[in-house]
Amino acid sequence: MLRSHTCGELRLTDAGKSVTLSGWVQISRDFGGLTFVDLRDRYGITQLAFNMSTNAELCEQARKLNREFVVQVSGTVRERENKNPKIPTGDIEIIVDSIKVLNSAKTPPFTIEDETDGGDDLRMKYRYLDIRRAPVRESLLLRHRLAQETRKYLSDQEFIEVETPVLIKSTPEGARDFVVPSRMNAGQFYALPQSPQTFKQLLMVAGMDRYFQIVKCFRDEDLRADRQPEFTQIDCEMSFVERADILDMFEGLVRHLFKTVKGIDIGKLPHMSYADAAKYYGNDKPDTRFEMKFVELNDVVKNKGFKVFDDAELVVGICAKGAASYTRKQLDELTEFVKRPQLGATGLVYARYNADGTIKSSVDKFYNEDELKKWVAAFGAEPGDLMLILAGGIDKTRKALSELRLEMGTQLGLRDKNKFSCLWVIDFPLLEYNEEHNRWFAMHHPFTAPWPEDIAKLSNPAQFGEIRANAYDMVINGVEVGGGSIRIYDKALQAKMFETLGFTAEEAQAQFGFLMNAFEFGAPPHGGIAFGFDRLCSLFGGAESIRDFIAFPKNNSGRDVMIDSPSVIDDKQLKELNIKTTV
RNA sequence: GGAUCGGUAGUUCAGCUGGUUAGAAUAUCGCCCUGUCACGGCGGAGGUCGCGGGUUCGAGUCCCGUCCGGUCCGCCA
Repeated sequence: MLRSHTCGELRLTDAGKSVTLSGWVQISRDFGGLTFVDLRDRYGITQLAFNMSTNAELCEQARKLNREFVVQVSGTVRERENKNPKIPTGDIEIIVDSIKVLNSAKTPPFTIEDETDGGDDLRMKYRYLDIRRAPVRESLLLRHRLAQETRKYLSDQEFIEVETPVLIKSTPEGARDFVVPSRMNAGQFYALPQSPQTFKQLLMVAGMDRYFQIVKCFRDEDLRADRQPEFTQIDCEMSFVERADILDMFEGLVRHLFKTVKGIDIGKLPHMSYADAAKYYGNDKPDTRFEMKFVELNDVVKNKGFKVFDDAELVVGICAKGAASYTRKQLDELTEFVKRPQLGATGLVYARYNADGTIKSSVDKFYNEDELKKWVAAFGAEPGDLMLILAGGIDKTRKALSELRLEMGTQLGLRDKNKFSCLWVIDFPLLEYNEEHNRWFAMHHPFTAPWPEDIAKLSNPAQFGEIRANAYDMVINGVEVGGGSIRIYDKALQAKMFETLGFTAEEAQAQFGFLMNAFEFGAPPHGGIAFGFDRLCSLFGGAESIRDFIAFPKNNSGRDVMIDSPSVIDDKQLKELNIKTTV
């Protein structure tokens, strides 16, 4: 070993020891006759001291060390004259006897410090330098701990980690597939899995009973701060279970993770139906760290001569506690916020319930004090509160108000990243209609079981929208961290499902015959869940973006700016693969 | 596919309704400094204002196009 200790472990009790350390030069502080060098590795920072009057030659050597040089030093641990309480090794320093430069370094393009001066683009290009920074290193360490605790919990619960193939088959449902050409099978392509869904079901048919995998999944869709083209799931499946068993098992997992990694007890998770989530939060992944629930006002506000409300399918609002002091300017900004093209609201009606008990609304022309009192009653508002109301079509209005609610939550400081509010959202619709494609799509995926009492509705297209799925999402702080369902395990029902989704029997057989055939050989009742592991990590780490929890992430355009991929390939390679490009 | 914000020194940014030699901080280099840990002091170097076109006596600034990046909508079973 080129070291006897790491740069993070020496303490006052080690004083007097002869040690050898290796690491990177963080910074040096040169006083002419006295020079300090901070030596850094993964474990911490240790100060090296050089004194011109003790060893002039060595001190001159130390003065030539630049940032990020890799050096090995030997010396003696000594109690510091001036201690630094900010770092764990701050009580000691190393009186160096010898320095060996293991490698020199160019000046890095950004500072290797907690608060770097580098922009995202540059940090990604030099990701290996970025990872030297403590915040990124800590994020990757957090990910490691979560992965280890996940394996520990699931393994203790008799789950077996099984690897499934990465080169699989493209299917028409769901996200766009990444495809891989097959050289040995000219003109044919593998697809990378969007998830190991069918394989884990086949493992249940195979009698594995409890399966999990921390596994890469791939979706060729446009990206966001919390979406990467390749991402990691904690993928799980279990046999001989009902929904309650799955919810228990996996809120147990998340409880274990919070307990062991963050020392937090999240308690028992409440359940909320999809219908309630839509009605009270306008969102299938409600942020329940704060209330501010939707209040529907159709009965209260209609037929008073205000055309906007009278013509609206839905009039719905929220009550922002203590926000009556919002200025006209702030209210105008909120109006602009909901009128953004992405939200598309036509306007925002507000009513201030002032501290003195008076009510001032933006529609006083249509609603007198008595009418506004009814609003106050509907909202349960108290003096000092601000009522914000949107009107229009149901879906669009709920969506816009949901965004407004989150914005108000942020502005009022109700979205503390150190507070965690977890819940299950259950009873999703099985199917949703797609106007563009003119057909029904599975909201979760085509293998999701409907509620038994809703199965009959599969025979009547007029009732397709009413069918409830035996599906569930785990939501934490407004983030969908996981989702799953009880699966169909009957061939006839699965065939019926494909038929409902517009597949001919032949198409269904060609695409998913392997699964339906398997169901003929004794498939057990089963169900499962998959957690978005990257999102879980970012949530635990209190970050918005998942990128710092991935060692080598891709940018918004799906590019890796460090290795510069994707890239064009050689004509010879293309020819071998029987591929011609058109660009 | 669409909306929106940005691109100026190695880096992060400022640069007003167009007007003399494009600034700051930090990093970097040199000199000084024996207890710093955001060390300090003095001095220096560092710019094709993303790219192309246009308007103008004059463009970092205005217009058009384009490329790159961020955020969002669509999309993501």
